[in-house]
Amino acid sequence: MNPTIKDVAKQANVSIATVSRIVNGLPGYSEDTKKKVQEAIETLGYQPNAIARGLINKRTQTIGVLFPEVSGMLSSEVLEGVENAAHDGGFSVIVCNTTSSGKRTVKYLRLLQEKRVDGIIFASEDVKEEYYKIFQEMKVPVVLVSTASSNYNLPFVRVNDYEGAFQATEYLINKGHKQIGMIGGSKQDPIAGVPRMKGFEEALQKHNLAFSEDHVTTNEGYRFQNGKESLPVLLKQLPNMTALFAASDEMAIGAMSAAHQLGIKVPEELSIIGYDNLKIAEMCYPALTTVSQPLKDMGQTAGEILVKLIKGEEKEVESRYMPFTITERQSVCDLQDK
Amino acid sequence: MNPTIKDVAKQANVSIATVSRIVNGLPGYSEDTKKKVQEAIETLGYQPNAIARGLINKRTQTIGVLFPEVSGMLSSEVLEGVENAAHDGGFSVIVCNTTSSGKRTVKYLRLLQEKRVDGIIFASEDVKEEYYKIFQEMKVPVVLVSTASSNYNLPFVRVNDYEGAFQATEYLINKGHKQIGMIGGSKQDPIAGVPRMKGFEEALQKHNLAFSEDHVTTNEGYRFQNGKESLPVLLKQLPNMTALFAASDEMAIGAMSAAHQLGIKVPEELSIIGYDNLKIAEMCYPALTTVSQPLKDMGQTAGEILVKLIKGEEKEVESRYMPFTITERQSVCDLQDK
DNA sequence: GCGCTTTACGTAAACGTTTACGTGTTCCGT
DNA sequence: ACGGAACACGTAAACGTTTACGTAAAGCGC
Repeated sequence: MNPTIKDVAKQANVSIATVSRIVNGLPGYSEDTKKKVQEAIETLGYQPNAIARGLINKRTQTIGVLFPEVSGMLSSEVLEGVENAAHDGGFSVIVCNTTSSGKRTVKYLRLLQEKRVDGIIFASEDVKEEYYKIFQEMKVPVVLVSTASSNYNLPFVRVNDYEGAFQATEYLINKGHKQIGMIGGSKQDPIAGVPRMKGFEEALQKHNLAFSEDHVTTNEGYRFQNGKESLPVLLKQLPNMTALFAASDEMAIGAMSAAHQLGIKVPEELSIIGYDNLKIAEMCYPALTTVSQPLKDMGQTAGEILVKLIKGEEKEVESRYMPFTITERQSVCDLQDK
Repeated sequence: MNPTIKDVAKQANVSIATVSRIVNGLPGYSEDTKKKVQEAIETLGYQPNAIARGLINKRTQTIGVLFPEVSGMLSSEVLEGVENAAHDGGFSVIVCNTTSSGKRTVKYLRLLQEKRVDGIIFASEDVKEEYYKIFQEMKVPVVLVSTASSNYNLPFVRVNDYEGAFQATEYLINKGHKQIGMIGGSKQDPIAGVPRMKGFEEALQKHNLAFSEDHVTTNEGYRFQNGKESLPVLLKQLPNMTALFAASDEMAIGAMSAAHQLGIKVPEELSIIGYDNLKIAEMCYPALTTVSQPLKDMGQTAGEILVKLIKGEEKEVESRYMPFTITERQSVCDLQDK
């Protein structure tokens, strides 16, 4: 097998304790022996065994991240940020793909518990009591990213969805639009669903524009297909709509695709603003104007907070609202220009 | 801390060996004691410590995956497949984001070595000697996904790029196109670059169509921007081009975006076929006809092979060419119809 | 030169498992 | 009734580290 610290000790004629001290940069040895030991390490190609270390230190230098659909473009951008921060902090990341069914989440949490991860990043799914219990059992820090928890006091990193939706809507209003629809998520979704709809509604009200149930469609998910199917129904509900706000980029692009098929010109006849700023937002045609979430930054920040929490540098639960911006591209037109 | 096997043993009035046997389903205990022990486990909420297990078993039940840009849409789909297969086989996956610089790759490999992962999935980057040496040191199985290695005999899972490019080109030819261009990758890239260009060239030659240097542009990367910038130069080189083959979906969509801006209608004036079948391929407008790689399947298959290799069920190096298909959408028009 | 601190190590326990081996009891065949 | 196999456990070593503690030598002030 791989050489152990014992082999190095023998090779260098010292005790394993000395080798350990040298490897870990602790005081207690002469320059001479340091050189001897380093040579031994070199010739043997010794690599410390992180497993044995973890056993005694009770630290695995590993964190777990739980994402629904790892392959989603949103998750994967966040993941990249997390991975960055983790490795900078000396941690590896184990990814778990939770899909949406809760059963798998519990299974994964148990697994992470057995593997003794030092912390957890939890994304997008609502924190159920069952999960929270396990978090407590595990006694490791948890940080939520692009989610929040209504019931439990866990640190989160996300943008203010209400504000984002509000400003997106106001953006359309400022462009002169008066008949504005929304392709929304689920009313059962307390994180991405409700706040965005509320932001939309209140922006309309603030500007004294009509609002009714007919101004929004709700959807199970936030995918392309949802948006594509929503456009026709929204058009039926709101025939003279000139602009719409979609609660996700995927839905926005789905709506755009449907518009193309219906022969509706974007943005000339219908303006569309999305939410997220995924990479596809700038790839579609016309490029999508959207509420830009700093996804990678959010992942990075969440990772950094988690690392701090693990290292005990930060005691307080520190949540963070990340700034969003509206990225202007070509999918919204200014009615005043006409 | 968490209860240990010792606590369970004490609680149930048996030895730790007995507990271990029961937990692991080994023979050597009565039904009575089994019940006692299980109750003790239940009341204490005992979870075996995978770290201690790993130390003695020399098995961590963990694999490492090395991807360039985790957030790339290609990588993330593959990742999902790998993750699936790994968890089904009882393994966790540690993700490492290698970017493209090699230095980071070595650092990650060392890390995975210290963490004693049981196997490695390596993607997209060419296998340098330096990496191969570490693989050997580690003595763990490695499988390549959507890469191959010219110099070393490592199992891989990928599609036949030459064939894919050949058929994509033939597809355009069969639609009546005679002036066909290609937006290619790098000539230095032996995996995705050269074979796809060669496939393109030989398809033209087989059908007695003109081919010259001017029929293709080369690019550093395979991104949207590369494609977008390539279209104008390709048009200059090949003014009466009616169709083009892009070596990646991102480039194809970049080209499509450039075409829109130049007022060139897709597919009426310019047909475009891509390569990969990313999720965006069906989201853009017009939806992209493309060579469809079964990305998730490839990840899944790679994961399954790795697991088999780790479990020792498979001794032989088993590589796999995955089937590709051409997914027809709306970005290519049939000249004969006109 | 005596006692003191400091330095440079070595010894051994501990982390939480698995497992080879040992031991006492039961049970069966003859 | 006796030898031995089968069973149900327990004991202890091992995995590769870290670290508290011990100790011998060196250095230093007086």
